[in-house]
Amino acid sequence: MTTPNRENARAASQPSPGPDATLTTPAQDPAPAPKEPSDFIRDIVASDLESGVHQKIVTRFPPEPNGYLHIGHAKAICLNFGIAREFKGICNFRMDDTNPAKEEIEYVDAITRDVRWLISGWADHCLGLRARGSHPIPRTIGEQTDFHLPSIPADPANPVGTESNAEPFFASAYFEQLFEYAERLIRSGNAFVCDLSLAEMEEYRGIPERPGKESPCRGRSPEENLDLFRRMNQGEFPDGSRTLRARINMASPNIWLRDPVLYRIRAVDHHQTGNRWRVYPMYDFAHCLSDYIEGITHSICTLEFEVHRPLYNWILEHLNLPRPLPHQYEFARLNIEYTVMSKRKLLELVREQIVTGWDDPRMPTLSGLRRRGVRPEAIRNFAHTLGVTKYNGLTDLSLLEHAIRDDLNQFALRRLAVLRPVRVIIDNWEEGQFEQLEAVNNPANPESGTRSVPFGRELFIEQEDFMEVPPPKYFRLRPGGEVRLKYAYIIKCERVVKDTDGRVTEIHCTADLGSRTGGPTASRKVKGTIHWVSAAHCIDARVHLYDRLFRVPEPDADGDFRVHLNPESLSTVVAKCEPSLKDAKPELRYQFERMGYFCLDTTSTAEKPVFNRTISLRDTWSKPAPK
RNA sequence: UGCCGAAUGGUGUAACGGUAGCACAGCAGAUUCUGAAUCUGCUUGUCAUGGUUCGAAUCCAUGUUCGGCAACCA
Repeated sequence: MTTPNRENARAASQPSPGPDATLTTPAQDPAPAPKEPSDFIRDIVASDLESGVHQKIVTRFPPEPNGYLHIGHAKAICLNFGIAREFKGICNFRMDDTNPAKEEIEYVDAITRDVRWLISGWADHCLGLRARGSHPIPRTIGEQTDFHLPSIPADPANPVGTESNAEPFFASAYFEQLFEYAERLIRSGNAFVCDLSLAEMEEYRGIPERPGKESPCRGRSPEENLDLFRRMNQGEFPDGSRTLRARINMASPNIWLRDPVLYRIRAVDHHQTGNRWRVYPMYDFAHCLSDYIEGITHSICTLEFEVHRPLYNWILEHLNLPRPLPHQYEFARLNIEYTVMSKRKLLELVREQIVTGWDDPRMPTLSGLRRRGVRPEAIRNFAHTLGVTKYNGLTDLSLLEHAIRDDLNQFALRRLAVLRPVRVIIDNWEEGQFEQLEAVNNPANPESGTRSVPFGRELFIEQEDFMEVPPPKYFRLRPGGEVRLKYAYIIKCERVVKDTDGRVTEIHCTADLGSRTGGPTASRKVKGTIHWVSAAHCIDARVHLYDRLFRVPEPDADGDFRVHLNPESLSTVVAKCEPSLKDAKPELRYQFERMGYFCLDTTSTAEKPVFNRTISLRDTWSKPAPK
């Protein structure tokens, strides 16, 4: 039924197909990754390769440009690009832009940015792009014209695809071919123009338990259908007045086979095709054929499309297509606790200004996670631990958090910063005398070196690191107690000064002057070590502390998800930071010791630094009185 | 109550007729100039009932529960 060899001949004649283009079975990786994932989809791909059903795997990631990509999309990206990577194939990046009423060019750009960011340094070489402005190449096979648009070879000079000669695929680039395929369906009596209104259509469709009713237009001749369809596209009929429908089976138990709509009239311009079209194809019609045109072998989507698969196949099978047909496989979408994962709801959060934008660091969007300081590696590792199944569950937030911490811990530069400062005065330290102390940048990675931090008589420490009446097993500073200042001295609290409200304003201490690293009493055991900054040297920085956006694990389980918003999802403090932080770089990550991982926010300036807390450190010390 | 699909510890998953394992979370301990990281140990699971088999998470039957499908959205 399929003719894969035709594909071979064509591909082999392409100019410089790149090093991977030897169309034999994929070469064994000389250094196989420690543990490549395995799942039911990869098993199918592997067996298709082994049996020779396919010589080269082509997957695709086809977002609709009607919103920003989120962590759920990341799962799909990692799956599709991961398969391409592991099996030496290609993953086409395609805009599924068949509904101009909901789609915008802003989203096209944002999605492109996010995909490139996520796969950068990992699957750039598998990114399938089209030659800029290219359209399917018509070719006569047998008695009819076939349409095919292969991806262009990756540019080694610019592995992410050169701006000048490559761009994403667009379903809208196939509108011409899709229209012709629709006409073929009409000519073969498999599609008809229907005059039913929206309400009538709903009534005729019936309910799942009962068969539907056939449209009175179902018997129109191909000639009349063809004429009407063309006039639909010429703007002769108002929006929504007619549709093109597949002629399948109104009694099917599968709703999607009850003469589904293939085309609808929309008198709106499209962000890619302008005013060229007045009819636009529906998802089911456009998607399978876009896959076919691009030569997709494995079309992987989420579970809710499972019931569409018979339609996907029906359309392809009724067009008598000469090349191998793509096949659809479904996996479970990602759900994570304490957030929402639908573009509609995320759009509401943006539109209603509940968040500052799609890239608000509290959003589960890729741009939000990126702005928050999460690296693509962490997201990929997270996706890897998720695996791929057909089970629809709710993933623990801690799985994501662990991936983020695990990634950041390896190379984040350690710094001292006090988020909620209280003043400490070392009474036995001379005023105006300062000292430079050496501090390591990353204990896990000696190559990251050291920097020096200034020490003086007046310091700031964290308010929560001092308690007048501490609970049991509190090993920070207390009246009469000792604590080590990280990289510096052991200090003892002698007395506190309070304001009229009883709040501690100054903690007077004495330092054990021999307890500095290398000093005679340096090895004295003190239970706690806390961070600090020199009051005379520290710089102020605005710091955004983020918490989960919702208070409940499933905010959209029922009713309005807005009632579950966490009013404390963002708090801002002015932190006292060690002076080296004035040279913080946006591409670097920092660990403010004992406080968490931080990065520069996009709004940060040299004069007014702004940090985002990506995530706090794991905290196994259960506080007696949680804030 | 039509059709499609799924059920393995709290969570995400592995085991493909042959010892139910891994990661996260949790708990305990070691270590620690980060209550982090690291290291050690531990708790917790095959939806149910039958059947096939020397042997079942896996195969079969019945049932239960959960998810999806009735846009001119994707």
